Amino acid sequence: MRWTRFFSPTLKETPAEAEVKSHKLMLRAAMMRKVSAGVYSLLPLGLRVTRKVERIVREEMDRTGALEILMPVLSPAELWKESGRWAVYGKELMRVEDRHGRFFALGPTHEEVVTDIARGEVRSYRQLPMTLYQIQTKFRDEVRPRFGIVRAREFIMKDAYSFHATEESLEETYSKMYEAYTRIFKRCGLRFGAVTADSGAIGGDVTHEFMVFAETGESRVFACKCGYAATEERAEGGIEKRAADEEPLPLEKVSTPGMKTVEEVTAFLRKEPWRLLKTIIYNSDGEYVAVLMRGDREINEAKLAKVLGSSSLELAEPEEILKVSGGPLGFSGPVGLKGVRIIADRSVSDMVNMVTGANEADAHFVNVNLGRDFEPAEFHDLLQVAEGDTCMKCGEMLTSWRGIEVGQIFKLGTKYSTAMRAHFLDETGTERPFIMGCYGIGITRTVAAAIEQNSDDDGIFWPISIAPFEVHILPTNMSDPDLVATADEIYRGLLDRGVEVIMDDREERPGGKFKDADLIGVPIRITVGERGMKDGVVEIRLRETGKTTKVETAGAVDAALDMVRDLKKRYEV
RNA sequence: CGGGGCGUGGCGCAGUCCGGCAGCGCACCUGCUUUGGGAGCAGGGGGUCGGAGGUUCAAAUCCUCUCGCCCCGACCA
Repeated sequence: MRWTRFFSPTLKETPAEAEVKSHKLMLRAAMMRKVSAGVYSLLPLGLRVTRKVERIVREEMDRTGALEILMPVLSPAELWKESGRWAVYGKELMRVEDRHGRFFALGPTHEEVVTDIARGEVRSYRQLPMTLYQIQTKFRDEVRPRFGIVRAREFIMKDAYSFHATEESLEETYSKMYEAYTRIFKRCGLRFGAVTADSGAIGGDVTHEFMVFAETGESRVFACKCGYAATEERAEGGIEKRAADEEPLPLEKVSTPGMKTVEEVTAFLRKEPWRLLKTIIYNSDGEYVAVLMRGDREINEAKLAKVLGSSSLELAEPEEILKVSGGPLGFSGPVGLKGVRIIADRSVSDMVNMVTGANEADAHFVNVNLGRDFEPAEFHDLLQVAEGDTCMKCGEMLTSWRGIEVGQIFKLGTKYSTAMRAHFLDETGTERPFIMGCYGIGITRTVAAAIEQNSDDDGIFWPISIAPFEVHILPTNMSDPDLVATADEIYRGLLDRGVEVIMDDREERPGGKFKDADLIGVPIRITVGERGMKDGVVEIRLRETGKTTKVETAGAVDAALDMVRDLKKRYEV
């Protein structure tokens, strides 16, 4: 490709709207342009990279035996009503109405449609297992799109769905997908981790997220040396026990005028924050729940929502707290609290001589003890894990890192097949719902994640496996006919050998061309310049390391070809 | 949805408080010089100042409404 025949309007300055590295660079390197908030056009450079990622994904999916299909973006409301998600999915589901007043969803994911296919066409256990996948544009009406293509309203995703007769079969495919995902992200040159995660609204139970390490990532992961890794929502950890062996002292009500927060109360009473038992009142789908947590720790609302099975979980308003507990905000406590479900974090069982609110203004209890003074209905793990908590598997300290979620694999079970009556006949002739799995990869997000990891102040340095071009030829002076002829010769030589090459044949000064070359990040650059021409050499430079070698002009094609092969080997699995 | 901010040529911005010729840098076009890390000189094109309404002799600037975009939070397969 000759630059002058290409379309890559690079930007010298960063558009004001971009905040994170990948977003800035995708705009500057002319990979994409914004059409609307969270909606982007891919320009030639961006599309070339996207296609490379897609190709790797296709190869690896095909390797697992999955079959590619293409489902429509438009899916009828009826299917979504059958699964129940027309109501549950909420505003994130883009809905459209046709001229007859019929409603459709713009697919954010395709469990409904694929389950509809299976129930119509698959009758026997002999046809199972079966995995179908597609690479397609998805729509999610995100509350707040951000970070460019990382959280967009329209994006490209690979989604796969597997159907099974038995749990064992699902387990087998799940592992195959785990393997395939690992291969895919390795081949894309990403540094990543697979972590156990919360399943969220898609349903199902066991799930792993594939997270690319990135400081700008939206997700936090807690991990241990022993291999344990889980998302913030899901992570479990052990916390230091406090005062478990103290003798219980007599309950006492004390005056705490205006002291509402943990810090205020404990400082006023000269107690440690962990002595305090926080009582937080939540509104879960219209029902009030009092949640008890040690004063120095936070409640993990994702865990709480899961325990409660809530679809909507909010902190109660001050008026609601007054109604439920009899006391104002900041003075709630479990002692004497009636008519409300009380659930406690499991760490509460170790607490002795606690401080709690007295459910009246300006008063707290001290020396509150479990069993004697109150009894929660149930204990659950509701702890928001923090660095330094201990691993539940090995007891070592947990550390955390941030990441971008690029893929997720779920075991769905029979959630959709039961709701949509998608059945097959087993060996005994009994009708049973399909056992399902589902497996997604954000293709465009993977592109952005690759940039987050493979870029510096000057621009991107692509892993060659997903680079828009493999070699970038840079003639420094287009008005020097000998130099142009040499560059041309190398260009044609590489094309003949099947190398993807771009030549910057613009009448630009060298400085500008070097800047653009660094920006778009083609891994190998060949500089054909007057300096080298005198000695009959050209320079070959690796974008990532800046390592430069001079080679005889005649041997440039072969040298570059060797480097392409070497680089490619790095991303083979 | 709550809070904050911004819409002026393709991009980055000044001008808005205090109404009075729409400007700057980059990019673009033409010519000449220049050619190894974002060149110089000369000439040139391009903006109904997000939109609508209002106040005024006069509105980018003041008022009202509205649309869009960005950031923080809440939310999130």
